[in-house]
Amino acid sequence: MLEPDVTAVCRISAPVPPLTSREAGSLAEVFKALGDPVRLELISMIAAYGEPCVCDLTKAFDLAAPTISHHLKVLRKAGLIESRRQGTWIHYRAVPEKLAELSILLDGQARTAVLLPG
Amino acid sequence: MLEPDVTAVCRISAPVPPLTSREAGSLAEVFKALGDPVRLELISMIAAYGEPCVCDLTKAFDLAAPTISHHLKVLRKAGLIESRRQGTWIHYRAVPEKLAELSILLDGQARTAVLLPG
DNA sequence: AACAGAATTCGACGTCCTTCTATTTACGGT
DNA sequence: ACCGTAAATAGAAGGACGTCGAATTCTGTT
Repeated sequence: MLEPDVTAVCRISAPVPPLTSREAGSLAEVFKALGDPVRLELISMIAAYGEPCVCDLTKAFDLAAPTISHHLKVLRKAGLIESRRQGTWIHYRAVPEKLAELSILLDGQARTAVLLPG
Repeated sequence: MLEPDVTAVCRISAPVPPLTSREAGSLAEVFKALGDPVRLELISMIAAYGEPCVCDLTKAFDLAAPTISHHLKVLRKAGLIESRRQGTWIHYRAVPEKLAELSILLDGQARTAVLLPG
Protein backbone atom coordinates (compact mmCIF):
# COMPACT_ATOMS: atom_id res chain seq x y z
CA MET A 1 0.00 0.00 0.00
CA LEU A 2 1.09 3.49 -0.76
CA GLU A 3 1.75 6.01 1.95
CA PRO A 4 0.47 9.46 1.01
CA ASP A 5 3.30 11.65 -0.23
CA VAL A 6 3.37 14.29 2.49
CA THR A 7 5.59 17.11 1.32
CA ALA A 8 5.63 20.31 3.28
CA VAL A 9 7.14 23.65 2.36
CA CYS A 10 7.38 26.53 4.81
CA ARG A 11 8.47 30.10 4.19
CA ILE A 12 8.84 33.22 6.27
CA SER A 13 8.00 36.71 5.13
CA ALA A 14 10.63 38.90 3.52
CA PRO A 15 10.16 41.96 1.31
CA VAL A 16 10.92 41.42 -2.36
CA PRO A 17 12.44 44.13 -4.61
CA PRO A 18 10.48 45.25 -7.69
CA LEU A 19 11.11 43.35 -10.91
CA THR A 20 13.59 44.71 -13.40
CA SER A 21 12.22 45.36 -16.85
CA ARG A 22 14.28 42.42 -18.09
CA GLU A 23 12.76 40.09 -15.50
CA ALA A 24 9.30 41.46 -16.25
CA GLY A 25 9.83 40.81 -19.94
CA SER A 26 10.58 37.11 -19.63
CA LEU A 27 8.03 36.57 -16.87
CA ALA A 28 5.33 38.20 -18.96
CA GLU A 29 5.84 35.52 -21.59
CA VAL A 30 4.99 32.83 -19.06
CA PHE A 31 1.97 34.60 -17.63
CA LYS A 32 0.79 35.41 -21.15
CA ALA A 33 0.90 31.69 -21.87
CA LEU A 34 -1.38 31.15 -18.87
CA GLY A 35 -3.62 34.04 -19.91
CA ASP A 36 -5.91 32.03 -22.16
CA PRO A 37 -8.85 29.88 -21.03
CA VAL A 38 -8.01 26.99 -23.35
CA ARG A 39 -4.35 26.91 -22.29
CA LEU A 40 -5.27 27.09 -18.61
CA GLU A 41 -7.65 24.18 -18.98
CA LEU A 42 -5.03 22.31 -21.02
CA ILE A 43 -2.27 22.65 -18.43
CA SER A 44 -4.60 21.75 -15.56
CA MET A 45 -5.71 18.64 -17.46
CA ILE A 46 -2.12 17.71 -18.17
CA ALA A 47 -1.18 18.20 -14.52
CA ALA A 48 -4.17 16.18 -13.33
CA TYR A 49 -4.00 13.33 -15.85
CA GLY A 50 -0.26 12.86 -15.69
CA GLU A 51 0.86 12.37 -19.26
CA PRO A 52 -2.07 12.50 -21.71
CA CYS A 53 -1.54 12.31 -25.44
CA VAL A 54 -2.60 15.14 -27.73
CA CYS A 55 -5.54 13.12 -29.01
CA ASP A 56 -6.98 12.90 -25.49
CA LEU A 57 -6.61 16.64 -25.02
CA THR A 58 -8.09 17.44 -28.43
CA LYS A 59 -11.14 15.31 -27.71
CA ALA A 60 -11.84 17.36 -24.57
CA PHE A 61 -12.31 20.59 -26.51
CA ASP A 62 -14.64 21.76 -29.23
CA LEU A 63 -11.69 23.07 -31.22
CA ALA A 64 -9.79 21.95 -34.30
CA ALA A 65 -6.66 19.87 -33.77
CA PRO A 66 -4.26 22.54 -35.10
CA THR A 67 -5.66 24.99 -32.56
CA ILE A 68 -4.84 22.65 -29.68
CA SER A 69 -1.44 22.04 -31.21
CA HIS A 70 -0.84 25.79 -31.32
CA HIS A 71 -1.77 26.24 -27.66
CA LEU A 72 0.45 23.35 -26.61
CA LYS A 73 3.31 24.98 -28.49
CA VAL A 74 2.78 28.23 -26.61
CA LEU A 75 2.81 26.41 -23.27
CA ARG A 76 5.92 24.48 -24.29
CA LYS A 77 7.83 27.59 -25.38
CA ALA A 78 6.97 29.12 -22.01
CA GLY A 79 8.60 26.14 -20.29
CA LEU A 80 5.35 25.05 -18.64
CA ILE A 81 5.02 21.67 -20.36
CA GLU A 82 7.26 19.13 -22.10
CA SER A 83 6.50 16.56 -24.78
CA ARG A 84 7.55 12.96 -25.28
CA ARG A 85 6.92 10.83 -28.32
CA GLN A 86 5.66 7.29 -27.80
CA GLY A 87 5.05 5.60 -31.12
CA THR A 88 2.38 7.41 -33.05
CA TRP A 89 1.27 9.48 -30.08
CA ILE A 90 2.89 12.44 -28.40
CA HIS A 91 2.40 12.76 -24.67
CA TYR A 92 2.61 16.00 -22.73
CA ARG A 93 3.50 16.48 -19.08
CA ALA A 94 3.66 19.55 -16.86
CA VAL A 95 6.94 20.99 -15.56
CA PRO A 96 6.32 21.27 -11.81
CA GLU A 97 9.46 23.35 -11.22
CA LYS A 98 8.18 26.05 -13.53
CA LEU A 99 4.79 26.15 -11.87
CA ALA A 100 6.42 26.22 -8.43
CA GLU A 101 8.69 29.05 -9.54
CA LEU A 102 5.69 31.17 -10.44
CA SER A 103 3.94 30.23 -7.22
CA ILE A 104 6.91 31.35 -5.15
CA LEU A 105 7.20 34.60 -7.09
CA LEU A 106 3.55 35.49 -6.52
CA ASP A 107 3.86 34.47 -2.89
CA GLY A 108 6.81 36.85 -2.49
CA GLN A 109 4.85 39.69 -4.06
CA ALA A 110 1.86 38.98 -1.82
CA ARG A 111 3.99 38.96 1.32
CA THR A 112 5.83 42.10 0.28
CA ALA A 113 2.53 43.86 -0.32
CA VAL A 114 1.18 42.81 3.05
CA LEU A 115 4.35 43.87 4.80
CA LEU A 116 4.89 47.38 3.57
CA PRO A 117 1.81 49.56 3.16
CA GLY A 118 0.48 49.27 6.71
CA MET B 1 11.83 48.59 17.92
CA LEU B 2 9.96 46.41 15.49
CA GLU B 3 10.15 42.66 15.64
CA PRO B 4 10.39 41.10 12.19
CA ASP B 5 7.01 39.86 11.01
CA VAL B 6 7.64 36.14 10.84
CA THR B 7 4.70 34.54 9.08
CA ALA B 8 4.91 30.94 8.06
CA VAL B 9 2.60 28.92 5.85
CA CYS B 10 2.90 25.17 5.40
CA ARG B 11 1.05 22.90 3.00
CA ILE B 12 0.97 19.20 2.27
CA SER B 13 0.60 17.63 -1.14
CA ALA B 14 -2.81 16.74 -2.48
CA PRO B 15 -3.87 16.14 -6.08
CA VAL B 16 -6.00 18.92 -7.58
CA PRO B 17 -8.77 18.27 -10.12
CA PRO B 18 -8.54 19.94 -13.53
CA LEU B 19 -10.10 23.38 -13.88
CA THR B 20 -13.62 23.66 -15.23
CA SER B 21 -13.95 25.81 -18.33
CA ARG B 22 -15.77 28.37 -16.19
CA GLU B 23 -12.89 28.52 -13.69
CA ALA B 24 -10.40 28.68 -16.53
CA GLY B 25 -12.28 31.58 -18.05
CA SER B 26 -12.15 33.84 -15.03
CA LEU B 27 -8.63 32.77 -14.09
CA ALA B 28 -7.40 33.56 -17.59
CA GLU B 29 -8.49 37.15 -17.09
CA VAL B 30 -6.18 37.46 -14.10
CA PHE B 31 -3.21 35.78 -15.77
CA LYS B 32 -3.80 37.83 -18.89
CA ALA B 33 -3.52 40.93 -16.73
CA LEU B 34 -0.13 39.67 -15.54
CA GLY B 35 0.91 38.75 -19.08
CA ASP B 36 2.34 42.13 -20.01
CA PRO B 37 5.82 43.42 -19.09
CA VAL B 38 4.59 46.88 -18.13
CA ARG B 39 1.81 45.56 -15.93
CA LEU B 40 4.15 43.08 -14.24
CA GLU B 41 6.62 45.83 -13.48
CA LEU B 42 3.77 48.05 -12.29
CA ILE B 43 2.36 45.54 -9.83
CA SER B 44 5.78 44.65 -8.49
CA MET B 45 6.54 48.34 -7.94
CA ILE B 46 3.21 48.83 -6.21
CA ALA B 47 3.82 45.80 -3.99
CA ALA B 48 7.35 46.97 -3.17
CA TYR B 49 6.64 50.67 -2.62
CA GLY B 50 3.45 50.19 -0.63
CA GLU B 51 1.06 52.81 -1.95
CA PRO B 52 2.60 54.90 -4.72
CA CYS B 53 0.58 57.50 -6.60
CA VAL B 54 0.03 57.25 -10.34
CA CYS B 55 2.44 60.10 -10.96
CA ASP B 56 5.28 58.12 -9.32
CA LEU B 57 4.47 55.09 -11.46
CA THR B 58 4.18 57.12 -14.65
CA LYS B 59 7.58 58.71 -14.05
CA ALA B 60 9.15 55.24 -13.87
CA PHE B 61 8.20 54.38 -17.45
CA ASP B 62 8.88 55.84 -20.85
CA LEU B 63 5.19 55.72 -21.69
CA ALA B 64 2.38 58.26 -21.94
CA ALA B 65 0.15 58.80 -18.92
CA PRO B 66 -2.97 57.33 -20.58
CA THR B 67 -1.06 54.14 -21.28
CA ILE B 68 -0.15 53.70 -17.61
CA SER B 69 -3.73 54.53 -16.67
CA HIS B 70 -4.97 51.84 -19.04
CA HIS B 71 -2.65 49.20 -17.57
CA LEU B 72 -3.68 50.13 -14.02
CA LYS B 73 -7.29 49.72 -15.04
CA VAL B 74 -6.61 46.24 -16.37
CA LEU B 75 -4.88 45.25 -13.12
CA ARG B 76 -7.74 46.74 -11.08
CA LYS B 77 -10.44 44.93 -13.07
CA ALA B 78 -8.52 41.71 -12.47
CA GLY B 79 -8.69 42.33 -8.73
CA LEU B 80 -4.92 42.58 -8.37
CA ILE B 81 -4.76 46.21 -7.21
CA GLU B 82 -7.03 48.78 -5.59
CA SER B 83 -7.04 52.56 -5.74
CA ARG B 84 -7.54 55.24 -3.11
CA ARG B 85 -7.90 58.97 -3.73
CA GLN B 86 -5.92 61.31 -1.49
CA GLY B 87 -6.51 64.87 -2.55
CA THR B 88 -5.26 65.45 -6.05
CA TRP B 89 -3.39 62.16 -6.21
CA ILE B 90 -4.64 58.61 -6.57
CA HIS B 91 -2.68 55.92 -4.80
CA TYR B 92 -2.60 52.26 -5.76
CA ARG B 93 -1.95 49.27 -3.54
CA ALA B 94 -1.68 45.56 -4.25
CA VAL B 95 -4.30 43.06 -3.09
CA PRO B 96 -2.22 40.40 -1.32
CA GLU B 97 -5.12 37.97 -1.07
CA LYS B 98 -5.47 37.86 -4.83
CA LEU B 99 -1.75 37.28 -5.34
CA ALA B 100 -1.77 34.59 -2.65
CA GLU B 101 -4.78 32.94 -4.29
CA LEU B 102 -2.86 32.60 -7.55
CA SER B 103 0.22 31.38 -5.73
CA ILE B 104 -1.75 28.63 -4.01
CA LEU B 105 -3.41 27.61 -7.26
CA LEU B 106 -0.08 27.25 -9.09
CA ASP B 107 1.36 25.43 -6.10
CA GLY B 108 -1.53 22.96 -6.25
CA GLN B 109 -0.97 22.38 -9.97
CA ALA B 110 2.75 21.88 -9.41
CA ARG B 111 2.19 19.36 -6.62
CA THR B 112 -0.47 17.53 -8.61
CA ALA B 113 1.88 17.29 -11.57
CA VAL B 114 4.71 15.96 -9.43
CA LEU B 115 2.44 13.44 -7.76
CA LEU B 116 0.79 11.70 -10.68
CA PRO B 117 2.93 11.01 -13.74
CA GLY B 118 5.63 8.93 -12.04
C1' DA C 1 -15.03 81.88 -10.35
C1' DA C 2 -11.33 80.83 -12.91
C1' DC C 3 -7.14 78.23 -13.30
C1' DA C 4 -3.47 74.58 -12.97
C1' DG C 5 -2.32 69.97 -12.28
C1' DA C 6 -3.49 64.81 -11.71
C1' DA C 7 -5.79 61.14 -13.64
C1' DT C 8 -9.16 58.98 -16.63
C1' DT C 9 -11.84 58.45 -20.88
C1' DC C 10 -12.31 58.65 -25.88
C1' DG C 11 -11.05 57.58 -30.57
C1' DA C 12 -7.76 55.92 -33.76
C1' DC C 13 -3.89 53.28 -35.62
C1' DG C 14 -0.81 49.42 -36.04
C1' DT C 15 0.29 44.96 -34.26
C1' DC C 16 -0.39 40.61 -32.23
C1' DC C 17 -3.44 36.56 -31.29
C1' DT C 18 -6.91 33.00 -31.82
C1' DT C 19 -9.00 30.17 -34.94
C1' DC C 20 -9.74 27.93 -39.07
C1' DT C 21 -8.63 24.99 -43.62
C1' DA C 22 -5.21 22.92 -46.29
C1' DT C 23 -0.83 20.91 -46.42
C1' DT C 24 3.11 18.52 -44.61
C1' DT C 25 5.77 15.38 -41.61
C1' DA C 26 6.18 11.13 -39.06
C1' DC C 27 5.09 6.64 -37.33
C1' DG C 28 2.69 1.67 -37.70
C1' DG C 29 0.33 -1.83 -39.85
C1' DT C 30 -0.92 -4.39 -43.87
C1' DA D 1 6.33 -0.02 -50.39
C1' DC D 2 1.81 1.86 -49.47
C1' DC D 3 -1.99 3.61 -46.86
C1' DG D 4 -4.19 5.48 -42.56
C1' DT D 5 -3.73 7.98 -38.46
C1' DA D 6 -1.43 11.42 -35.20
C1' DA D 7 0.49 15.73 -34.88
C1' DA D 8 2.71 19.87 -36.50
C1' DT D 9 3.28 23.65 -39.88
C1' DA D 10 1.74 27.23 -43.25
C1' DG D 11 -1.23 30.76 -44.51
C1' DA D 12 -5.37 33.60 -43.98
C1' DA D 13 -9.41 36.00 -41.80
C1' DG D 14 -11.30 38.25 -37.92
C1' DG D 15 -11.04 40.19 -33.51
C1' DA D 16 -8.40 41.77 -29.46
C1' DC D 17 -4.60 44.45 -27.52
C1' DG D 18 -1.04 48.26 -26.63
C1' DT D 19 -0.04 52.79 -27.57
C1' DC D 20 -0.72 57.46 -28.48
C1' DG D 21 -2.83 62.52 -28.75
C1' DA D 22 -6.90 65.08 -27.64
C1' DA D 23 -10.59 65.88 -24.73
C1' DT D 24 -12.82 65.29 -20.13
C1' DT D 25 -13.36 65.01 -15.04
C1' DC D 26 -12.03 66.09 -10.52
C1' DT D 27 -9.36 68.51 -6.86
C1' DG D 28 -7.10 72.24 -4.56
C1' DT D 29 -5.52 77.06 -5.04
C1' DT D 30 -5.48 81.90 -6.02
